[in-house]
Amino acid sequence: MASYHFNTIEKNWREYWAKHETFKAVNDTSLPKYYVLDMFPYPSGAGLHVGHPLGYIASDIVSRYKRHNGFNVLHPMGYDSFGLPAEQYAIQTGQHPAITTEENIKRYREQLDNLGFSFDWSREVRTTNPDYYKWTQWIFLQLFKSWYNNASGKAESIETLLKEFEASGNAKVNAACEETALFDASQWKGFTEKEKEEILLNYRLAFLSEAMVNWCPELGTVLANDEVKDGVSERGGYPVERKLMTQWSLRISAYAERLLQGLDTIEWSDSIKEAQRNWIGKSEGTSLKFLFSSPLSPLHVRGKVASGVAEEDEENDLWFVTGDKAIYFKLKEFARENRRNHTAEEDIIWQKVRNRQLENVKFRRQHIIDRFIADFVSFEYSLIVEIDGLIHNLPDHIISDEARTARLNELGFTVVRFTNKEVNTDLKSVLSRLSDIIKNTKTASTSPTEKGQEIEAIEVFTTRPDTIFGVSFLTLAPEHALVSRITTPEYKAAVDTYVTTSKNRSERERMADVKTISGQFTGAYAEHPFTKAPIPVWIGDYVLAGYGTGAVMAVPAHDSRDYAFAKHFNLPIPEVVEGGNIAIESYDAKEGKLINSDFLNGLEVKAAIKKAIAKIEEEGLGKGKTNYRLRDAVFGRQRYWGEPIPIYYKDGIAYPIDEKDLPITLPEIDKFLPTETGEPPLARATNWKYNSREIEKTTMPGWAGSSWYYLRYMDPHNDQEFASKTAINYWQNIDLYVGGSEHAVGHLLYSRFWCKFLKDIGKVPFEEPFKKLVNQGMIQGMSSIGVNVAQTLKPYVISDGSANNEVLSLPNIYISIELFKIYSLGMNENEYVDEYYKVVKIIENKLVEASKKLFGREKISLGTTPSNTVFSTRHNIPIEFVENNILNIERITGDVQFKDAIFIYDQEFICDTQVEKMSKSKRNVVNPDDICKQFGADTLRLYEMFLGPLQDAKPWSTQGIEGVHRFLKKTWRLFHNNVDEDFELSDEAATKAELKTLHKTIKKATEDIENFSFNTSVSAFMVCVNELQDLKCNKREILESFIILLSPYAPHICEELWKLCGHTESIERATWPTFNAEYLIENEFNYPISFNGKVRFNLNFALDKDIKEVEQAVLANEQTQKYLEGKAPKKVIVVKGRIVNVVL
RNA sequence: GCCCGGAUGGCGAAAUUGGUAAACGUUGCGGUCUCAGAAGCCGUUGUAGCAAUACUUGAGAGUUCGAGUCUCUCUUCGGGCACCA
Repeated sequence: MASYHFNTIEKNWREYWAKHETFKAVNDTSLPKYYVLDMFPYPSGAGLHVGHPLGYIASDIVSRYKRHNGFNVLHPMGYDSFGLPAEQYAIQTGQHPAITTEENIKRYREQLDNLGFSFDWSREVRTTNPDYYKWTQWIFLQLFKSWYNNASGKAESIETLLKEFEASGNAKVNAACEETALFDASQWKGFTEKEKEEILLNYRLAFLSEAMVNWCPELGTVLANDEVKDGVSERGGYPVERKLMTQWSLRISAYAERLLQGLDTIEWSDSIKEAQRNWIGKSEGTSLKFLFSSPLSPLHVRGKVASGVAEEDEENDLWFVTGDKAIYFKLKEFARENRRNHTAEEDIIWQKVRNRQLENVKFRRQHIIDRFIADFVSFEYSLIVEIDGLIHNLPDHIISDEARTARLNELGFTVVRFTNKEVNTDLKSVLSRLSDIIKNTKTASTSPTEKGQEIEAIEVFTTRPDTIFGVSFLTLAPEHALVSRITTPEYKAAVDTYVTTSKNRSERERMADVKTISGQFTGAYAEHPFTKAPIPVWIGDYVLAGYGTGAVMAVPAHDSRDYAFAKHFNLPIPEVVEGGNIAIESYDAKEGKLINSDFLNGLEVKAAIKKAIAKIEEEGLGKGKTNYRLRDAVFGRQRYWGEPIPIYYKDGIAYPIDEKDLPITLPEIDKFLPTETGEPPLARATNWKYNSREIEKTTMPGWAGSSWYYLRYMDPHNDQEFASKTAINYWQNIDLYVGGSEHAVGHLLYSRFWCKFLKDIGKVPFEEPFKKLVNQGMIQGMSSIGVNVAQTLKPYVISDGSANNEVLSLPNIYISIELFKIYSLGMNENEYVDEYYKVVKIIENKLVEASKKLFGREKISLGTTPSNTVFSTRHNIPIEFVENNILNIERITGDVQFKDAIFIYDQEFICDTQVEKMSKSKRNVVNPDDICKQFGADTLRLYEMFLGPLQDAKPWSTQGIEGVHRFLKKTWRLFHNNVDEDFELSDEAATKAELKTLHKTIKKATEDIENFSFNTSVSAFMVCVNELQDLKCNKREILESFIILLSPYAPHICEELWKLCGHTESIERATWPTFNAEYLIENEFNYPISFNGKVRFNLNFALDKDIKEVEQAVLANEQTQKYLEGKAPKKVIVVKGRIVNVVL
């Protein structure tokens, strides 16, 4: 064996490991366990690029390190193989996603194998495997069969809920659920099966509900919130709109508090924890009711009226609450006015009905009912008579008349309308029709009308109850249920228009113009809970229907959004907290003293919040409350390539498929598209064995399978359970999880949710799946950019020079970056003019040359100099044609895509560079296979670790890879003699210096792995080898230990050297060397001597020398004297083994 | 707008957690070996200066005997959240 032949060595060892199952983890063992997991990849068609292995290498190093330290290590790998790309590909090509997936997996496996990872492949998991997704479906069924009991703080079987309902209804149940009407036990028993199931759906953790969802028309499916970024789908970037649909969802919101609390117990990066906290979005505040001055309904109240304005009907001993206080007096004025300025037709009728002339019925004229002024009204008969003039035929009047009639009907009135014309021409029939109606109407009962729910208050949620005296209006979400009922007739048209427009605005539009302020007054007023002042009620789309109560109390002085709204609509901005300048902007900070705030005056914000909540609770106006931003996760996808949801329907009721019938496997279908009627692709299945029942046609989202895969690795072939209790109890949760931060709120949150649920139902013993999480940074690509100036040069080659003046169409014209700079600068700046013309000459020559080649014309006429504007587009040039920014023209023009392109350059074609995400479309992908071929997997592994801290993003560059390769060659040479390159070690005892070098490295390597500081341990290895080389060390004692340290990073070369050392077993079985501090003990130290903190020179002293003696020796030194300039030092600080500082 | 994380030679980066800034690697330059090249090997490479020496961690201030490291203000670059009341 001569020099280091990495290709052969690596191939041999990979075969050895596979044959001997070196990395197989065993389940039943007395050894301590260590579970290292990588986020399993989605096998895309593009294959792995050099960025992917970064995390795998790190986790592999840790796995190997732990094995050396006596742990039974579980380090598995698998594939997250359901997903959109394979299905999109299937739609385009007709290729079955299963086939595409299989091919991609094969390629992934080859690439992974090339890197020498110590995965236990006997435990491979694929989410698309029916043996696997059987259990994904099983977990879904458990969610369906469970509800979340807030009282016990965990999920429970739906059976416990049924028992409770049967015993005492739902009044005492404290569940995470949809709002459900109260019922008692007897009512429950009286419900039909369908009614019962519908109620249960409100409680189930997997439930069907009608909800606003993110609908992506391009992908033909709904998406979860975390799959939508900036209003477009995360996969593909297609627009997403809001749509009301009936959908399967998972009640993750039930776990909001536990998901939040759990974050404090796990070792994750601050940024990911913060992202999750943000996503969960806990906020503590209070609910608060804004009462309406008078209940809008019931209208008729017998006896005394608690609030509002009432008029007495003496004769019948009735009190009539006839209007809202806020507008009552205004209306009363109008009414008086109307009576004075009555129309002729109104007067004709009045003269016929006054004083009980007609059927002995008492009519009132121009009377206020609710928010309207009725022409004539009889309370006894709940009858309203309206005489409509011509104006009522105008379109907007028709609308408001309808609304008015509807509202009055709702209040129990019969509304009769006559036109002026009818009154004038046929009074007789008008009066007789009126008589008939009266005869056919029963006298109004004196009990309150049943119709319409009582609107007493608008409830808001606020985190700033201290600013209650700064409220100047309320804003409701346009979708708020009360909007239509509180809107006054005169605002109805405007409110309707506003509601419709905001509904039609897509999510994206709403996001795109956050700045635009819009809203509409409803005409309604609520009452301030303390001052009783009327507060106008607005609607505005800055208020979200889905959060809190969908209504806010607007405090413009102390909330920037309310401020903007108030400014825009010119609403008052009362200041209640000192400290800001509300003339310029709102003062949102939770600091300062309360002013203009009655009982809160003078308090600090924090104290004021407490006091305000206390007062609100005391008066029964509201309650301290916690809100979460986290929404339930939409779970159904209208797609083919996912796990079928194990549900069937009978009479419109969803039932779970029997667990023993799982898995529900995917059917074969003809096309991977929705049906003509818009049903999901599964509806195309003609001979699916489940077709006998009406089975659910949507499938699960991509994150379903990945939410629990880590459990399956523990016991991957179990067909009785998703994993045996023994296996789960042994492996427990993951000790180290490595993956990208892009899954911060998706996968990582869902997995935690499922884990907590599985714990609740007694299937796993732990609350958190991933104890420690390390996010590897992205390895970015270095793109080579060519400047395409075809547009600019168009005027140059304008014709072919022939008589016909045929215009030639130009191919892509790329120009070298430096020529481009001169060219574009020179056009506008005189100092570059000479160079500019040189470049123009080069361009002309190139173009002529290219024309000859492309068009076969000897002569072409060149147009005039291009205009001052440089049109250029930047194109990514495939990096395989570029080396050190220099484009290989010969090779690129040999490529079919570029064969006609014109390249303009002087000596060499220099590309511009840009760091961006590595991707196929950017043509900047570096394939690890190529690096392996050139330098070997060990070099690649070591180099990726050496690039920088694991967590940091860094651009890929091959600069430096040779240094790492050189290091491995040096290591190899340590074991071989210089003369004939034969393996040769000495069995002599190691010297002190050699031992010091080794143990320094043991210490560093051990600490660095524990701290995930892989880059620094690589440099420690380099230092070690450099030192050993200087010491000409070839001692077995030293070198054998060293290669154990190195082996997690560069396993192949170390295995080979280990074997050459005479070992018959894999180095993987060797014990990690023990660090012995004795070898590092020094007896003297070269003290840096500093003056006022600046180091000037060094002095050597024994380490056991007394501090005082050191001080004296330093002061006695002649160099010290120079810096002292004859003065006495103020102070001398001696830190043993560190530094001496003389203060002047 | 809010929240996190950065900023150190030509480049990737390191710094025992407050104690000699720039380890390790790369690049460049010089040398050696060689018919020549590759591969090795040796020297050198923060800035200014012939030098002794002085200065230097985005900017400014502060704490300290001593600050890349702690505190405050600002500049700037990443990342996350984004009408969440």
